[in-house]
Amino acid sequence: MENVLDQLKEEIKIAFNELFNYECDIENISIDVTPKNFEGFYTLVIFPHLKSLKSKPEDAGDKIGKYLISNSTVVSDYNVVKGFLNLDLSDSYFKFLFNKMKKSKDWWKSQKKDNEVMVEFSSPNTNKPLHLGHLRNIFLGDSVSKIFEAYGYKAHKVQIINDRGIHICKSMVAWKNFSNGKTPESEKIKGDKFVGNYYVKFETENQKQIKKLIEEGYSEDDALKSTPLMKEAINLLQLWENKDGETIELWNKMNGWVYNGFESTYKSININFDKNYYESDTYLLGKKNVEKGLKNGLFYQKNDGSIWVDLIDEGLDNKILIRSDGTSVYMTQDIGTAIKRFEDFPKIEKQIYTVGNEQDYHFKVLFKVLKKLNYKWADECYHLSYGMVDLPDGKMKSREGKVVDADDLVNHMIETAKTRTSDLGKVDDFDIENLDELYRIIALGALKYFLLKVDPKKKMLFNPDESIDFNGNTGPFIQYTYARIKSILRRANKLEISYNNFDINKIKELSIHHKKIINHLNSFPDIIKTSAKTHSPSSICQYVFDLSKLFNSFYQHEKIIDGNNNETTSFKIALSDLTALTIIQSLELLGIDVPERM
RNA sequence: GCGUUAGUAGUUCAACUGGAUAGAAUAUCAGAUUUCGGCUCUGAGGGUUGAGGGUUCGAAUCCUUCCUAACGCACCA
Repeated sequence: MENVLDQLKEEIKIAFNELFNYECDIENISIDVTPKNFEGFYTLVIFPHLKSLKSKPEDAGDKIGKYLISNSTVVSDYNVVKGFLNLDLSDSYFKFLFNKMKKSKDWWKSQKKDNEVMVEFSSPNTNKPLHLGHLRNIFLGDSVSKIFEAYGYKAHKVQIINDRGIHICKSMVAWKNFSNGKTPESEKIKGDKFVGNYYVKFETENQKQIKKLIEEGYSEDDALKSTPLMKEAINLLQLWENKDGETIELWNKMNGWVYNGFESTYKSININFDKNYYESDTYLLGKKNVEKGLKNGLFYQKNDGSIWVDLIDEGLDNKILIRSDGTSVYMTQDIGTAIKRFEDFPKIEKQIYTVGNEQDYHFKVLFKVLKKLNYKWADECYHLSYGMVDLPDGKMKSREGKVVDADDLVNHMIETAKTRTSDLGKVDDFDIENLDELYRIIALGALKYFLLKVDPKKKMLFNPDESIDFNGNTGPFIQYTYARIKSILRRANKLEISYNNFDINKIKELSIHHKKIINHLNSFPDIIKTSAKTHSPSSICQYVFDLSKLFNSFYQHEKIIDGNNNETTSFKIALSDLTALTIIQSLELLGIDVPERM
């Protein structure tokens, strides 16, 4: 009974043979999960075997169904629709599953594997505060690493911080020119917002200077490079690369402000990393490898000194790896970072990059280059590419300032949770501290679920009105189902109804609700597996939502604490308990907490 | 121009990777329960899966030609 699918296939193989004298390989027998709108749990598709069966699909299905009822240990009933044989399974099978799940707390976890994975996510620029797009990225990466943990891997959560380059120099120039020594402390704003403001300041002031130059007769291209501000920024980058003391000091100070700001955002959404990588630490290693590759004839050098890779044979393009002035590009540091990570963690089997789909091409190139450099793990690098988050009134454009700020959004969600919850008046006896925690749990549950339920690779629409909806396919709906079960369990305990030790075999008949819930619970490990293989938390969302709906339907149709206090009562309570545990575990994979009451 | 990805109820998303009558949620309408928590449950309407052609027992899914959209094609990151 441990694996019904295999068992059913074996039994069907025998049925084919005995009824139709048809030898069929077990691999050719396909059994699917029966769709919701049909009766049964598993379905045999008969069409592929028609030629060998030499009879109409309906007749064959009928014969096999009859045969299975009398010969199978798990099939209790069947129905045939066209060429599909739907099988109902026996109570004893579901009782067996129930006992198995009840016995071990970790029944749903995969066996520990010796290998590890690394998941990179978030990876912000140090000149911009986090926004809605980052949130999708962060929740995805965080969830995927948790899913891999449940699947048996050790997962390292890391981020790469783009702490170097012309962008941060622009912020530094603006601060030097326009701040009069102001600091986040003196202005009482978050460090990332503070620095971000100077980046914007640079852009607006620089635009004015460009305009002025064009009026003085510069061409547009020349004007872009010739403004006093831009010249100062370029100069600062050179000073930085030459490790000029004063420049490095300012750079450290401003990055420090930004990191403090990020840290407080991460804290507010319950996110942490095992290790940070900094571009400034890895770009030199990248350069070294590119030069090594050049020496080995893997890359080529143009007359101006720039170094390129030719990927035309692989269906890609020529791509620059090092500029003619010897400075590195984005690709260079990514090469260095990848190598460094496999040095730091020799046991990682694969590396997952959570980065938006506008960089699909970049990662194709990166993996090919690593492969050329003869790193065999290059094949195990995976770009977890996700679609943009669109807003109802058009796209987010950070340059136009049309962004949804992460901190603002979280606060807005918390406010909404507060209004909704206090309207219901069920938690009036909570003290302030618990209330604040409750609002936070609900708000983050709504937000994370909303962003995770869509298949990562697809773009998604963020509708603020719908994201704060707490009905239907939402995080709070699932949290509510959990809280409601806990309420039942509290009552059971108060009434001293024991539900840990009872003999399930004394129950005469399981209802369809019981069977469906047990069957659904049992599929949890499979869902985790596909979720890990497809790098997609959305299947976990679908799973836990369906579980909640199944439970609510059960709850509505059957009274759980029914006054009988017999084996069936205990079983129904225990089934509720098991459902609650599975809801917790599923939501944990999504990074979502649950409240005991709400 | 070239390349990549996508296009599914009014709207937001599914569809176990080629299986049935394409499912949920939401909105709308009709009902149930007001007893363990009404953020619950049951039902109805709503679709030529962007369009055409092909492959086969069978296509939203694979191939092909169009149409539309996003992204990419920098000595930017």
